[in-house]
Amino acid sequence: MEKKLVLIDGNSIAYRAFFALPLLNNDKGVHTNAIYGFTTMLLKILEEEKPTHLLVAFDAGKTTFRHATFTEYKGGRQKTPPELSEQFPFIRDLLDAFGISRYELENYEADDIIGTLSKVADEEGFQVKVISGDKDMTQLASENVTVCITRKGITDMEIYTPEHILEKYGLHPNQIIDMKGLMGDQSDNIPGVPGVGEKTAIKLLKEFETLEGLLSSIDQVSGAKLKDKLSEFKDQAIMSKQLATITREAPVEVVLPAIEYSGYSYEKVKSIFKELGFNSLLEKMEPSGTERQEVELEEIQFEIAKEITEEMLTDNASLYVEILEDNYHLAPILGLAIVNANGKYFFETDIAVHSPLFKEWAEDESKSKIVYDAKGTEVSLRKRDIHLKGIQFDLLVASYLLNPSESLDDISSVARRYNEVNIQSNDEFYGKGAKRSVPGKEEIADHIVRKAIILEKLSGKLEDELKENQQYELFHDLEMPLSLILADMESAGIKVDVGRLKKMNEELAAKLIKLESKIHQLAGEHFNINSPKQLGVILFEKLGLSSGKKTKTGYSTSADVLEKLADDHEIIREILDYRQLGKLQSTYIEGLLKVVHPNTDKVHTRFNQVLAQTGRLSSIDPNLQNIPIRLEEGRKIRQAFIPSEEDWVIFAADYSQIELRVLAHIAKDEKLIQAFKDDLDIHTKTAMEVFHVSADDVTSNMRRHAKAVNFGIVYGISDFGLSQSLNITRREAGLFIERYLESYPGVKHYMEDSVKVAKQQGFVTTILQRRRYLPEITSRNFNIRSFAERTAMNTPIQGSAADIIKKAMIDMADRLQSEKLQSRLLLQVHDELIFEAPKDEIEKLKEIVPDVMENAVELSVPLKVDYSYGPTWFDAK
DNA sequence: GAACGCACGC
DNA sequence: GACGTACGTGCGTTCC
Repeated sequence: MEKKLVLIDGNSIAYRAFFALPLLNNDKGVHTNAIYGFTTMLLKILEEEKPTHLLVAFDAGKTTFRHATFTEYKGGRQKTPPELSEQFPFIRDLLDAFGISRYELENYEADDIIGTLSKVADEEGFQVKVISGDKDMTQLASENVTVCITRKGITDMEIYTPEHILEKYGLHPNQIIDMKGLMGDQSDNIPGVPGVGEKTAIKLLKEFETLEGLLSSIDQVSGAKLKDKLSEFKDQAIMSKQLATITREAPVEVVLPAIEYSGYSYEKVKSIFKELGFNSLLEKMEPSGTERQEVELEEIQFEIAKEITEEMLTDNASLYVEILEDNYHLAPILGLAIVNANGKYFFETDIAVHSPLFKEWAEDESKSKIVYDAKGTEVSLRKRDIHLKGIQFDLLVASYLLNPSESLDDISSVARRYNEVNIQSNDEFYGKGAKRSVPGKEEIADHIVRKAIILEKLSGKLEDELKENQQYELFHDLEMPLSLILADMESAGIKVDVGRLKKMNEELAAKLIKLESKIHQLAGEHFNINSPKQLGVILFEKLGLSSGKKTKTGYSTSADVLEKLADDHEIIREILDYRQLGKLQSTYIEGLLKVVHPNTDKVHTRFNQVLAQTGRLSSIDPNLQNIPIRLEEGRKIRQAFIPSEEDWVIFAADYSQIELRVLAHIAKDEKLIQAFKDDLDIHTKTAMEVFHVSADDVTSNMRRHAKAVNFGIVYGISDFGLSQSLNITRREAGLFIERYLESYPGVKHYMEDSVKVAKQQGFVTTILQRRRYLPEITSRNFNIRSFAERTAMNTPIQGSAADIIKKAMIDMADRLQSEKLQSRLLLQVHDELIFEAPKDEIEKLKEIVPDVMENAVELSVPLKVDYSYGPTWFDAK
C-alpha cells in the first residue's frame, strides 16, 4: 500500500481554530474553541487522507536559531492570548488519546520539523501532506509533497502543488523563499527590501530566477530606484531569505517508523471528549457506520478460476462485475462472477480483463448475458478495452420498471423482494460509513458469486412479470438500448474550459468580497451571510425587519421571503445578489472544477436511469441537468462547456411544450389539440380562455398567470403551490385552476379519470406503459390522498414526455450511425438533447435532429423542436 | 456524518 | 377541518 504521511503544524492550526470560532467554553469554564476546531480539522484529515503516518509538530519555546541571525525575528507580534495558551495542554492530551505522535524541538520551529521530515519521507517514496495556516510552508511543495493551507475557518483548505504555485505566482516552490527575501513578511517581522512587494518580487524572479542571481546582476535591473534599493539592502535581502527558509536539516530525532498511525482507541477518545463536553462529536464517533456483519448464509459451491476456459463462457450466462465505489468511471473492479449451465465461477479482475478469451466472449453479440446495471458494467469494462455486447437482460432496469418506488441500493434489495435471502447487502458485507472495509479474497468471491446466482435465479421471473404487465417492450426496446446510449454519453463526457471557469471564479470572488463588506457595513457588524441562523438574527432582530414564515429552526430567509422585504432595507438586495453569486461560485464553478478530469478536462456525469418516479433521468457528479440558464450571470457558466474537438460545435435541440402537447394528446382535449395544430402561443391561448378575452386583450400579467397555471398542470402542483408561485391567495389560485379546467373540458375529464383509474387499478401508466403505483390514493389523510391524486394526474404527462425523449435518443443513435455521422449525443436535460458535432455536419443535423425528435412517437398533436448551435453550450441558445 | 436551509434546473 | 405540498442534486452551516 502506498505510504502517506500527514504533517500538521500544530501551533498554526490551533491559532487558526482559535480565531475562526467564537470563544466557546465548556461546563468547567475551560475555553474550548481552539481544541474543538483542532479536533474537527483532525477528524476531517483522518477521514479524507487516511494517513499511514502522522505527526503534529509544535514550536518549542520563544527563541530559535533564527533569532541568532536576527534578534528582531517575529518581533512586534501580539502575545498569545491566555485564552488560547490554556488550551494547548488539552490539545496535547487529545493527540495522545488519538494515538497521534507529537513533537517539538528546542531552538526550532514547527516548520523546520515539518520541512525536515517531509524531505526524508519524500526521499523514501511517501506521499506527504502538510497542513498549516502559514503560506510560507508552500516552499515545501514538490511532486510528492502537497501543502494545504487553511483558507477561511479551519476545514476549508487551499491545496498547493508545484503546478498550483506556478499557476498562482508563476514561480517554482523553491523560489518562494527568494520572494520572501525580497518582499519580506510583516507577520514574522522579516524586513526584505523596502519598496519591493509581491508583484515586483515575482517579476524579478521570473527574470533572474534566484535572489542570488538577481543580486549578482543588479545592473541589469530596469528602474534606477529599484536598482538603488536592491544594492542598498542587498545584505538584508539575503538575511531575509535565510529567515524565511525552512530548514530541511533540523536535528530531528524522530524516525518515520515511529510515527506510523494505526487508528485510535474509541474508548480513550470518548473519555476525553466527555471531559471536554464535546457531545456532538461524541455522538458522531458512535454511530458513524456499522461494522461488517457476520451472518450465516447457506453455503454455495463455486470455483475460483485461475484461468479462463471455454466452458465458463457460454451463451445465456449471468455476469456480475463488482465495482466497489459507486462512481464507476474511475473505480477499480473488485472481481467478476459468471454463472451458467456449466457452473459458477469467480475471476479476479486481472484474470478476466486480460484474457483474450473473455474479451472475445464479452464482445460476442450472439452470446447473451444477464447483468445487473448494464450501464455501469459497460462503462467500467470499456475502460479496460472490453466492449460488452449481447446484454439481454438488466435486472436493475427490469426491477425499476416493475416498481419504480422500490429503493434499489444494490442487488440484494431486488433479491429480498423476491424472497431470495441467501445474500448480504453491500452495507452488511462491506460495512457502512467509516467502518467500510474490503474483506478477504475468498469472502469477496463468495459475495460476488452470490450476486451472479441472483441474476440467474431472478431474471426469468422478472421477465415474465414485465410481459404480464405489457411492459416488456418498454424494457427491451426502450430502456435496455437506452442504457447503452447513456453509457456512450457518460463515457464520452463533455469538455470543460477550465481556464474560463477559473477566470469566472476570480471575478466572482472579487464581487463577493465587495458584496460581503457592503452587507457587513449595512448590518453594522460582521457575520456569516451563508448562515441562515445568523442572517435571521441580523435581519429580524437587529434591523427589525418583519419576519415572514418560520422554519423548524427559526426565521426563514429564503429568496421569496427576502423579495418581499426588498423595499424595506437596502441590505436585502445585496444579500440576494450575494446568494446568487455565492451559489454560482460554490456549486457551479468550484463544484464543477472538483470533478473535471485532470488529464482530459472533461466531466463525466452519471445518469441515474432507475430513480425518478416519473421515468425521467437524473444526473450526478456533476449534475449537468441543472446548469443555470434563467439569469444571465449564471447562464455564462455554459460558456465553459465546449466541444472536445477542434472545429466542432455544441448543438442543442429542445422540445417546445412537450408536456402540454402530451396532455392534449392523452386528454384528447379538442381545444388544446387545435391550439397546437395551429401552433399558437399556448400561454396566450390559455390566458384568452381563462380570462375570456381576445388575443389582443391579453395583458402580460394575464399571460404570466396563465403560464404559471400551465406550469402547475405540468408539475402537478396544488392551489397552494400555485398561490406561492404567483404570490396570490390560495382561493384565487383555486379559482384559476377551476377556470382552466372549464376552459379545457377534455383536460378536466382526463384529470378525473386519471384519479379514478389510479384508485381502481392502483397505478397509472404512460403512453409507453411505464407504471407508477399510488397506494396512498386511498388514504384517509386528506394531504396524503391529495398528493397521490395530483401525482395520478401528473405522472402520465411527465412520464410520457420522458418516454418520448428516450425514444428519440434511441432513434437518434440509430440515425447518426446509419448516416455515418461523427456527431455525438452528450447530454439529455429532460426535454432537450445536447450534441457535439463537426462543423460540416451542422447542416445535416439541422435536418435530422428535429426530424427524429418530432417523429419519435405519433401523437394527435404535432411535436415541435427548436434547435441552435455555437462554439459553447452558452451559444447554443 | 446527518439534518437543515437554501437554490439551481425542468 | 385536518396539513403541507412537483422532482431531483448539491452546497454551506451547525454541531460546543
